[in-house]
Amino acid sequence: MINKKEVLNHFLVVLFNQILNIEEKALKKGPFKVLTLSELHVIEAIGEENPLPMSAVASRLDVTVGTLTIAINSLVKKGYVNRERSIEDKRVVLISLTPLGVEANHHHARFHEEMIAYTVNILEEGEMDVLIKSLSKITTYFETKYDK
Amino acid sequence: MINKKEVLNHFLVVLFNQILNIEEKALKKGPFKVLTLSELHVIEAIGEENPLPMSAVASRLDVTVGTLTIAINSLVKKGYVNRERSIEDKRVVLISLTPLGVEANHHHARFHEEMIAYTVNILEEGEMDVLIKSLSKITTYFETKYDK
DNA sequence: ACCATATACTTTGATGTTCAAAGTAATCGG
DNA sequence: CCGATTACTTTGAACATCAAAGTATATGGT
Repeated sequence: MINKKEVLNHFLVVLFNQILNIEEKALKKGPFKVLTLSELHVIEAIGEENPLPMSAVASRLDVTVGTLTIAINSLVKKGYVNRERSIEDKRVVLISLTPLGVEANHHHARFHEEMIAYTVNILEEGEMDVLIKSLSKITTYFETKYDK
Repeated sequence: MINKKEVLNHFLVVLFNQILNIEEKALKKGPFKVLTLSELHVIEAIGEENPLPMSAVASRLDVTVGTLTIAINSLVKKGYVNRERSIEDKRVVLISLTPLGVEANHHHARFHEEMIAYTVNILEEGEMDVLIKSLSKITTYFETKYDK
């Protein structure tokens, strides 16, 4: 009993570190190495839908707007992000991806897909379903218990 | 098929962010809030066994020794870590936890245990085993595929 | 219409993390 | 015993992050 818990804990911790590590290394070897990992996550949060206000992106990322401002400064300079004032409300700054930003986002999405595809390959039919169900239960639990 | 992959990806990403978040918040509310999350991970890596050389701890954490030096400076000042020169080889610096450091480590371990215990509670009998097996497969795969 | 207040964002100053490269001290091999 | 290696520390630089102060715009109440 206790042992299973330790084992589960161990694998979660290891998996955690591995994912961060792999993502970092993949980024620094790929065609978008000018980006940092957190800039890539900003790009992901902006997404390819409508332009979003700073505050919306910051909230998706769970960082302060001040922190986001700095990241956006850099991403605009690098050509990955458009920044424009809203016409209806001139206080609002709308953020969207440039074509280059969209490319970077696709590239990153492809990396995630690959990682997941490998994962799916090495699991058996039923295992996949149980894994999804378990992860779903866990995330839901954490959400209600700890989030916000 | 494709949908399952997306779902799995989604839950992994969410779980990932949740864990970091929860850990951070739990730390800043607890009795060891003077510590940063990465300092806590240094403490965890030092462990409660024998004193370890800097290089051993750095390798556990996968950071450079220079980075570790800075963290240890701070942890020594805060009273969580002992730093002593080895007698056999005076180049070597041996790191160990003070009683306070051990306390912090236990506190952190308890937090992990709780998180895992909740997870176990909400899973059914067989799900737990499949989850462990799946995570084990995934981490092993990542290890051989990506880890150097 | 006006002003106080609230909102959306940027700037600033501070802390923390991390690395690579240069520096220091001790050991080891021939 | 000297040159090379090893173990660590220091330094300089980039980045991430926050809280608080600052700027510009909008809104609600009178």
